Amino acid sequence: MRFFNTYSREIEEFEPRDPAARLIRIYTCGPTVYSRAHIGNFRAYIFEDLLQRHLELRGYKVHRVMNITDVDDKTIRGAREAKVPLAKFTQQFKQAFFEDLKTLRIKPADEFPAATEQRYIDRMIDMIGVLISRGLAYQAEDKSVYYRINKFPNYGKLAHFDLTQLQSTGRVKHDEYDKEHIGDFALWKAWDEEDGDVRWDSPWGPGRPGWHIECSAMSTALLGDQIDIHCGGVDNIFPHHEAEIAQSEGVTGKKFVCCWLHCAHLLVDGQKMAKSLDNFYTVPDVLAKGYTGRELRYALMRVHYRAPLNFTWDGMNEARESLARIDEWLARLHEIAQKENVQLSTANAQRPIEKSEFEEALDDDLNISAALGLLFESIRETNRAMDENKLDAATASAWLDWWKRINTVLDVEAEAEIVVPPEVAQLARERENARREKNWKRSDELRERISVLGWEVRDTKDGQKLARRAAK
RNA sequence: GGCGGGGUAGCCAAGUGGUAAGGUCGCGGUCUGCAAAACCGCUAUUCGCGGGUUCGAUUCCCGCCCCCGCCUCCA
Repeated sequence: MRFFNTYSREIEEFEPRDPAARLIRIYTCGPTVYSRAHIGNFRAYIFEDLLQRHLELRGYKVHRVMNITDVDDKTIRGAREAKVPLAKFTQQFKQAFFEDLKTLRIKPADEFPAATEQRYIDRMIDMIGVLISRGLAYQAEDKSVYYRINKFPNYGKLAHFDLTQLQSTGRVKHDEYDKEHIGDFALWKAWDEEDGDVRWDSPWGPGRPGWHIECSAMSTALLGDQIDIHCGGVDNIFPHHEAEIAQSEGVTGKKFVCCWLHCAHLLVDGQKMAKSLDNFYTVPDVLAKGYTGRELRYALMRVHYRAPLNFTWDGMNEARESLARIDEWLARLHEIAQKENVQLSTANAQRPIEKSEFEEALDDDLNISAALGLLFESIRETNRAMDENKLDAATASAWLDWWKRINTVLDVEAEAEIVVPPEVAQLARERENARREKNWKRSDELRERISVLGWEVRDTKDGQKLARRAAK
């Protein structure tokens, strides 16, 4: 298995730290719950889901942690503006986040630690204390505690940044006069009036943790000093992940992460989808357009994680049509598999793959496009065999088993068959009668009425078949 | 300016030192009363541009152009 490690900027052979246990520890940066996450955020989570599921398919056990940032500038501002306590303000977005995960069929992490949990606050304070004692951090005049990046030689190595070249983009206000170096980042932010009652006591006075330290505290608390894989979006490389390395290694003295994986952005009209650009869609926005969670899942998953993905409604339609092709294929296979059929001649060429090309494609830095290509090639091959009546029940079952296996990774199968509404069933019965009388005009009329109700009727040699069709 | 990612058919997108998977869309055909689904066929003499290496490059090297992102709290 090979992954592109951001740290080395190379494709590397992946080896778990603990090969015997076949356990892989993964830390993934989660949402800041100040508003509903947008689908660009979920692209990252779907990439991580794909990663986890593939590792599991390959027989590894995955222990994955995803943090929830429920205290920072934005959440505090949001709570203040809404005039509700911070915890109440963030609760609604936590809940929305979990709903969206479910809609997109993203496997929940094993743990979702929140930054405001006392045990993590305590741990953050402990870590900051160690960093200060080692000269890696200092309290400035503004009472905040900062990381002294010049004392950590590897700082900048992940992002490949030369610290002397750092430029301010003006995006964030600096209290430059208080810091020794413009690149020093806050570990502990001293309380000020804007924070209201959001405050914790610390040896450095009241305040709240900086953003980066929470991930160091949670990852080491839940996964140990060293973890196998750490993921996030490319925008997290600097400064967030750089800071995490400095903090975690500054405390433990051990190499923090073996493999860093970062996914590219979701774009809209060629630009990064972002709250600040106001060009984002949420999961409910997409559902409101008539698409399903699995369609969005597929649309966000089908492009390699390191390539930018432009979100379009054409892309959503393509996802829909591709899934419909899979659905049709599965329905045909099920039908044949259930027949107690006599031996049909199934040529060897149509035998299901013991071959594991699908998994092997994913082994190669999660090459999902190649994997899906293999799936669709298999679909065409088996459809052809079925058209020629050359696929027997045993072979169909074997193909279904194969699908079942790869679908543990994809998880894009349609929801269980939806019951045909009585209204539609009634129209279908009428149409059947009309067809018996060869009353084509009436038959077509009924087909149209059924279509308006969101169902498609097909005439096969075994009679009418009804399939649910999403509106185009 | 520094550091990354990307540039392959209308759109999306794999890939290899030997002449381009797959999806979607469109067109033609088989099937059908007509459709739908499925299948068959067609759709990039060409892989951002210009050089170089090579018998041969989209793939390796050099230079350049374009798009997107990061450069101190954005997945």
